[in-house]
Amino acid sequence: GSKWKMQSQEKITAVKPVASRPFSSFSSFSKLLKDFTTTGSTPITSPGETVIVRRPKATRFASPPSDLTTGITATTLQDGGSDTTHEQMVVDTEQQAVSCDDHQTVFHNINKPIHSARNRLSYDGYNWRKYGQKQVKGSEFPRSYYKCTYPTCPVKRKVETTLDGQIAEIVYNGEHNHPKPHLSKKPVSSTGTEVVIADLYGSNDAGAESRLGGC
DNA sequence: ACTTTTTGACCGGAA
DNA sequence: CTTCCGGTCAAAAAG
Repeated sequence: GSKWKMQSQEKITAVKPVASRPFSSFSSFSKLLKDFTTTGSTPITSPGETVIVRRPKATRFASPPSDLTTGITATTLQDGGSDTTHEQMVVDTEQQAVSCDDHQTVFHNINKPIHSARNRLSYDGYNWRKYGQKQVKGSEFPRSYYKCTYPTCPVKRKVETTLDGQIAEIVYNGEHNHPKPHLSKKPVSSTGTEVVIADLYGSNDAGAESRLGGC
């Protein structure tokens, strides 16, 4: 794990309870179930200590192995579509970038590249790490939160995707202070001669977002 | 052994 | 004050 908590000053959370779970030895749910049937013993033993667990951290049960994989959940889609008359706000098919003054860039209806990288969602040259997912009231689609994995890079982005994987909306926040990482695995290395590329990008500082008269 | 994803709890601002 | 809600944290799981 990394320590991305730099932006937020250490607060006072000197002690995050984060108590380890008493029974953290089972590897999977199925195994536990099997073990339970065979042995039937009760490994759960209360230590008796007065450890207050504020974050119980619900156990992540393994999802159903092979269930509704091809069923596609059927009824989840809206049936009548009569209620919730909020306008669909369908802009043109082309992607629209709306940049506002606050280092935010919003993309609507991004077309997913045909040859998807599969590894990272909507690959744009940077590496992103997902750190959250919520469901906002406005839309029924879940919103995912990503952060740039480059050290000290404050850029984050929010992505809303439909059930089909189509990207409904992307919101970038901040700007990268580092060049795009190279896609290749090991081009680096060579003896001596260190090539510093950062200078080329560091000189702009105020040139990246000065124009964009819109908004 | 490592990095990334998953996911409920936690936080803070707004109502 | 409480409640609501969007954003973030971090343990566990997954790759």
